[in-house]
Amino acid sequence: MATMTAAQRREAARVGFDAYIAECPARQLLDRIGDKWVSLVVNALADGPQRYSDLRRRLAGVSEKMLTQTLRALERDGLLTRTVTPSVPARVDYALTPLGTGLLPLMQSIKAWAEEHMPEVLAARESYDAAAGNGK
Amino acid sequence: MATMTAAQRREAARVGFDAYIAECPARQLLDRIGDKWVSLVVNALADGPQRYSDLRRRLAGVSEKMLTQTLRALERDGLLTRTVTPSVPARVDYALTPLGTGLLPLMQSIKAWAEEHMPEVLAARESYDAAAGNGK
DNA sequence: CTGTATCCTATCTGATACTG
DNA sequence: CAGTATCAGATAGGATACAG
Repeated sequence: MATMTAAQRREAARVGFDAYIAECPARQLLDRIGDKWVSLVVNALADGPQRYSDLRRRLAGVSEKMLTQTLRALERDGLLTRTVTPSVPARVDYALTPLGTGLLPLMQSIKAWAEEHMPEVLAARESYDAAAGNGK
Repeated sequence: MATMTAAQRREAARVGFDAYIAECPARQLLDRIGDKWVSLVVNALADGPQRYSDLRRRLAGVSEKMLTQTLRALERDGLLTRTVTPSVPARVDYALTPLGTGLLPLMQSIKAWAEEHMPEVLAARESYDAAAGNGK
């Protein structure tokens, strides 16, 4: 048959759009830097190389699992390097690559926009919630 | 007692840091624009006001639930307006507010960085995976 | 047309315990 | 010191059916 059911057409459109989203560079980037700990790790490393335990201390709330997972993801993406010094006890240093350093100006832009406009967003949120609260 | 156990100190540090993260404007912003559909909706509305069904068509893969949820969140944050025309059938238009429009340059910066550097990231990812694959 | 309600799965996140 | 392994709870995301 040359025709598809409506459900099939919708499904086909969804799959195609999902593929488009998966390839969209901007969304790939947002997926990465939107991760809870990524921006914090990158910022911590902006001050220079840090050891695993330094990072764990600076990001006081991170679990070992999430820290390791975040560092591995960033290493995989070429944003930072992992250097093992096989002394006893072992020592591992993490440092931003040039690619990772190149991310800093963008993070700065995001931070600047946030600091300038998030208060408005928060105010809007409060007034929206207040209105909804009155309705109930 | 003046002292806390190690576990208590860690817990206190974690709670304090979580509070800091929750207040950090940059992280709040990333949480918002990192949502899967937010950037797509904002971009779609950059071309001008759109109706609910227009958006659903343009974002082919979105479920009604996620589209509504995303639109409500953006409305709550003062980034877009929702205008109901109570005709039959009902008609609802969504449009960016000035605050929402102000987000566009930032989105553009993100897109620009992504298009310039994501190929490097993807290449790093492939070579990392290839190396890991050899090891197994 | 524009949603809301329900149910279900996948993923994310974290706590805990253990290892080289 | 720097992780890995495992388990459980929370949350996001989506399919489907129904309502105003």
